[in-house]
Amino acid sequence: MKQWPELFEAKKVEAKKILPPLRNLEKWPMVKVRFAPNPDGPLHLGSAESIIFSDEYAKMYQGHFILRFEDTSADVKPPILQMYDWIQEDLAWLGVKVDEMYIQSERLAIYYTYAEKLLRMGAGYICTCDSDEYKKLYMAKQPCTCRALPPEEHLRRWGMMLDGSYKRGDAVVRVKTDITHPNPAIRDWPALRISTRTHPLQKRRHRVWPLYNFSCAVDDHLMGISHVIRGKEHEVNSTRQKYLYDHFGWQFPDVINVGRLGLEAGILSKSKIREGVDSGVYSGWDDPRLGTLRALKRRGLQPETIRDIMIQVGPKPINLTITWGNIAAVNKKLIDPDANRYFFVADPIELKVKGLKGPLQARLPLHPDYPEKGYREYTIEPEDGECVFLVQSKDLADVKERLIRFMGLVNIKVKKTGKTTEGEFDSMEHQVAREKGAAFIHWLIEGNSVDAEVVMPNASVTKGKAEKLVTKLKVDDMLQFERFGFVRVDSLNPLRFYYAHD
RNA sequence: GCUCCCGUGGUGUAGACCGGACAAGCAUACUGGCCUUUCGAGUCAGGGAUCCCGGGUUCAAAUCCCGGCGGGAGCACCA
Repeated sequence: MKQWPELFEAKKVEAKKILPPLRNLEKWPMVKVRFAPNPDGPLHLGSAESIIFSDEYAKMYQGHFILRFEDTSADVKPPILQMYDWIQEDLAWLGVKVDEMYIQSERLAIYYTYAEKLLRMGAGYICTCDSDEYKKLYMAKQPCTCRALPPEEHLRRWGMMLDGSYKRGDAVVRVKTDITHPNPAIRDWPALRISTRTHPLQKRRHRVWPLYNFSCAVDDHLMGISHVIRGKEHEVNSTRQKYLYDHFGWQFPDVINVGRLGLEAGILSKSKIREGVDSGVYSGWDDPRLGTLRALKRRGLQPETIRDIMIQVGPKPINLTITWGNIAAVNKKLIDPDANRYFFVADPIELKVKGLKGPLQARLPLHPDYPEKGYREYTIEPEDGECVFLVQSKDLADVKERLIRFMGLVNIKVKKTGKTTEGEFDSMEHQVAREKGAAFIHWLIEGNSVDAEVVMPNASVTKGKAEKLVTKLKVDDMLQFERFGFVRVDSLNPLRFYYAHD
């Protein structure tokens, strides 16, 4: 190693991955990216993908990250008031710097202006056909009769949409595209429609609402978005929006499609989560079974872990499934140096040990890799050579006559198991235990332990006893319960932890 | 049905656009050694892949072409 320091270095550095550079930078005054969620649920791991890429690029080019709430469909995806705040909290937790923020439902006047312009130009029209009838026509590549009507007529109809003459479903603004386009979804797509459901922010102030492709395209242009990073499922939307850009003569942003990110059998579907939360199947949006950022945070996942994983994956147009194992591995590396070690005895049983001599000293490092962090020290004073210990019932399940070692303390032979469990002093040295292949188990005594519970990934609760010392920790601290797993302090009173991973 | 994407060890993937040092990289899982105290951590080592199938191009194919099979996504008056 001394002779070849450079080899050693090379291995250490391990190539920190960075994102590929953006294209077409010269076409834009500055890099502007946006994240545009519907506030109908909190952020989840799937949303994190485009968020992290956008944020990384904004920082890389000293650009702007724009947060834009797309809350224009109260009928189908009703926004939840609380989510406007939660999403901002989630972004802050991820370490994202938001430079500009907009709420689409506050911008209807802008969309109206462009809708009128579109109609006046003859690039759009108001269709009053029955939607089923219309579908038959466009599937057959046939225009409907509304399409050929003069702009004056459409402006008249526009007024009727706004003043309430048309009812919901009676009329819709369409953008002229190519009625013979091979993909039916592209043909004269709808841009604005009538919606009368009360909006949580706007109440009943508006009755004509833009659809996604219209408001998104107008806003991307107005806000000067240079690069759009979005899920592959939006591919056809890019094609649709290009028609609108062409009508108005706007420059279309660079689109980077990223594949859908799945979490191993994890729950990332917003509608499913919402259903489960509403029905009480889940304890809330941060139920440990969910893939929401809030749930991951509660389980002790570090925001840096999410960022690292996304950068490793890179902005690629392929769908991929992240496994929990992978997430846990990255997180573990991150938290391990700071996670002190403690004992937690799950499902404890009493083990009476006989034949103990004198006071016993236990000196357990808070972190075996960093002795300078200090020790947990305990003195055990047997009465008449006897002392009762608390151990995990699971650890004694298959030991019968075998030797076990109480970590950092003593080796004992288990004599009786079952209703009353007893053991006998065997030896002191851990080498003896190692040689004889004894199980090393952790232990507690009544005097130095407190009741604690750990919420597991499947939302079940493991009850047990923990070292009293853990009551000195703070909420959000990460620690390792030896031979149990890494956990996060969720609450001190009652004493509760969330299980992160092994 | 139409459009698009993907098919590499148990699992998740890299490499494929620009064929050749790729008898295939990484992570995880697994197995074993080590660890003056975690056999659920850490550390080191190891086993494990005819690169979905068939054909073609080529001196040379995981990589290019054709066909097949398998999986996924999109196709709303949702975002």
